[in-house]
Amino acid sequence: MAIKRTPTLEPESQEQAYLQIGEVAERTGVTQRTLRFYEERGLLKPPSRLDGGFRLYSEDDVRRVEQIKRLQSLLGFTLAEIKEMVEANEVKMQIRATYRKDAAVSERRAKLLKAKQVTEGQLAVIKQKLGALQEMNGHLEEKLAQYDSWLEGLVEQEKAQTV
Amino acid sequence: MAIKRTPTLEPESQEQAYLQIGEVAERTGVTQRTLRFYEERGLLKPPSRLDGGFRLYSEDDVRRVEQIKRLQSLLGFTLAEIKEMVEANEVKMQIRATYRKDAAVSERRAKLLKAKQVTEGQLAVIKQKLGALQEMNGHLEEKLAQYDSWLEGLVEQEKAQTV
DNA sequence: CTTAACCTTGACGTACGCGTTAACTTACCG
DNA sequence: CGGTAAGTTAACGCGTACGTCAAGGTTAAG
Repeated sequence: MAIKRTPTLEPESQEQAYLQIGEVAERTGVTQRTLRFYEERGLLKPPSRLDGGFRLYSEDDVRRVEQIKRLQSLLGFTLAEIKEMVEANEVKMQIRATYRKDAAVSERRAKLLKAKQVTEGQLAVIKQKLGALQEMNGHLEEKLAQYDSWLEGLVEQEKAQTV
Repeated sequence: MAIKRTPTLEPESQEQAYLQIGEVAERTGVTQRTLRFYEERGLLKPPSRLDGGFRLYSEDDVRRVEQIKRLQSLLGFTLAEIKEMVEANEVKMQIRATYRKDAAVSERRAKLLKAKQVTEGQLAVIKQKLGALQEMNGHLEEKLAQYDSWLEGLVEQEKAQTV
């Protein structure tokens, strides 16, 4: 009986620890199906593959998956919206990589401007949600205070009854 | 040709302006289908009806629908979660109404405790989301600053090129 | 009484975000 | 070399949150 297959490859050179889909699924808490689905939808770039076809993910990919989960479950963004966001992030990376390359300056400026606009849009959405959440927070805390005072009142009544 | 039917009923006594489903849909921005769907799922209490069967909504119902929309689109809650919330709210109203009634004190306390627990759960969720949002807000503002500084850098390069 | 605007209850359709087999290949251990 | 754990694609299924007819009843105006 095979004990367990080695999840990390590259025995001696530890430049990058590549992970297979099962490991990524376990570490991120999503299923393998979800990872393949995200790839289909363009949320994850097609990962490198082992000769046999097995997917090999990087730590960056893991971080990306975690970000996707946060955006989705905590903030309620759709996968389409999240895709736009990660694409904007890609642009940023691209720019950072080719920043010193002597390409057309106007083109790089255009890309930067677009990335900036996308970010501004995201920021606007975030700020809106923040406002709504803070308002709700206030309301709920008021409610809690109400409940507590009512509960105290009931305790008083109970005392009066038993006496 | 009929011009338009009167949307509000009760010609002289203006105690409450009841609205038909079309009016509510228009004012809240949701479809009639959605309103009936919310009723089916228990998010809206079955409204009163006209003799013919037409639904008659109150202003309170309108406010509820708007709250549902906020919770859903801004915060990403599911209808099931929202249902719990509005039910907790119902309990609150109920308690407020029967507060002075000499019913079983222990029963009222149990209800209050349950409502309080639900509210605490909601608060926890809200605070988690608030934290995540604030973090994202910070990151995005950093990004924007980055973009701006990069753009300035590009302007410098452009000057150097043209000179 | 007619008619247009408005409403009713089904009932089927749809987009999203995956879950769940099925049928097969690949990788490692002994 | 064989067995088994892990991976692959393909395809159908499912719950949520409605959209979209279809077929008809109700209401108010003329």
